[in-house]
Amino acid sequence: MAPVEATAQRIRAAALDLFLRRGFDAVTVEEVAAAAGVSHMTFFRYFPTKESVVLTDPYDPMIAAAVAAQDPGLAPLERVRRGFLAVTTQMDDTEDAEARARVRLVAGHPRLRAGVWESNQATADAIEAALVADGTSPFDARVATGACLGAVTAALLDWGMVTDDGTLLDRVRRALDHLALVPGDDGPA
Amino acid sequence: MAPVEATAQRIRAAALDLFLRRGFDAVTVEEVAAAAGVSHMTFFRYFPTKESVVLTDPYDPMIAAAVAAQDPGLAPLERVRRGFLAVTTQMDDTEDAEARARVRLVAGHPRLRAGVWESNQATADAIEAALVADGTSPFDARVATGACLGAVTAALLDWGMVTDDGTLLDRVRRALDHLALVPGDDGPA
DNA sequence: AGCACTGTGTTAGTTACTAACATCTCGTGG
DNA sequence: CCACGAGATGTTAGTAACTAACACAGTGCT
Repeated sequence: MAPVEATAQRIRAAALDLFLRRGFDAVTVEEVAAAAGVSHMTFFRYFPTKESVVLTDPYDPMIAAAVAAQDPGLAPLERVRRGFLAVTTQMDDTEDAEARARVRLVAGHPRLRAGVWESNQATADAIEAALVADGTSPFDARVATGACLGAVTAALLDWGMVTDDGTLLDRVRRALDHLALVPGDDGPA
Repeated sequence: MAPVEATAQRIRAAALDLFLRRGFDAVTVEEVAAAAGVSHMTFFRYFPTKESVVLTDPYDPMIAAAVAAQDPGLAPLERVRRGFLAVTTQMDDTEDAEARARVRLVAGHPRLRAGVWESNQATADAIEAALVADGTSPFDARVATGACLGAVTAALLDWGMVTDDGTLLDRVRRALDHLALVPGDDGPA
């Protein structure tokens, strides 16, 4: 692992640990930095904001690509829906406890919840661009994207708030099924 | 007008004016307070955060009530959709330039955009409660709400980013139409 | 060895936001 | 007419997130 990755990982681990034990607001950036053995300036070099330590997911480009790969003849909403589904299906099943802990942290904090949407923006923009490139109007693209992202994000946050043991992937699939014109039809196998 | 309302209104007007002219980040709370003829403490007594001056809409309770009033026999997504539609239809047509200016301000600023979702949370919670009260599972309620709110919010933000002259209400209707099982069917007239 | 580059620390800000307490205004009862 | 109490506002002093400027150390290349 490159040294820069290692440092980022150390900071992230220290931050999550402290946030989970004492709450997001009760922990200062200074403390996180100290726990990771760096100064607060180093913290901000790796993460632009305190929130961003928690709000980081690497799925944005994958989803946009998957949407672009769907049949352009489908309705925009259906294309986006199947794009999400495609990515979800090929996720590795290591739905580790850490992911859930992170989601739980986010779900329980209004400002972090809002931050999810801020970080979703990049994903949304990419998906919209993919749709528009195939002739969908910007408006329709944004609405279809907003609906799917809204449904999936709601499902994720719900996953972080309840105590049952359903898997993340199952929840996303169930969420997207609500948006299908023909429920249960996920396109060609 | 009660004096407290008058002060809040003065602060809001001063803030919007400054934000629109110089950008949200380039204006300090202190400046807004000065422009409104109060101290920064008074500002924070009326608005909990700098963002909240911009992000205030009074439609939350109306929407939840409208959702609750829809036929419980319908699918959750359809109930939420028609609830939104009902409120939208009875909005007064004074889609003043100020509303659009505000939306434009929000649409152009990542943190404000995120703040929209934070303020949407109250609406979402109320809608979900209305659905759950009629027997919908919490998960389905959250997903349906997230999808509709996602679509409508996307439509609003889009309205704030383009330059054409469509009305706000028309946009919301078009957005919700994307989520209809039978496009164009908005339920009983 | 000398040099650049990269990662990091130090310091000193700015700004959003909070708490504690002082003051002011205004309507009411004496 | 004056005292009083309550609500609205101001002052002051603080905390914490974030930024800019610059100094310093280790590592690789020549």
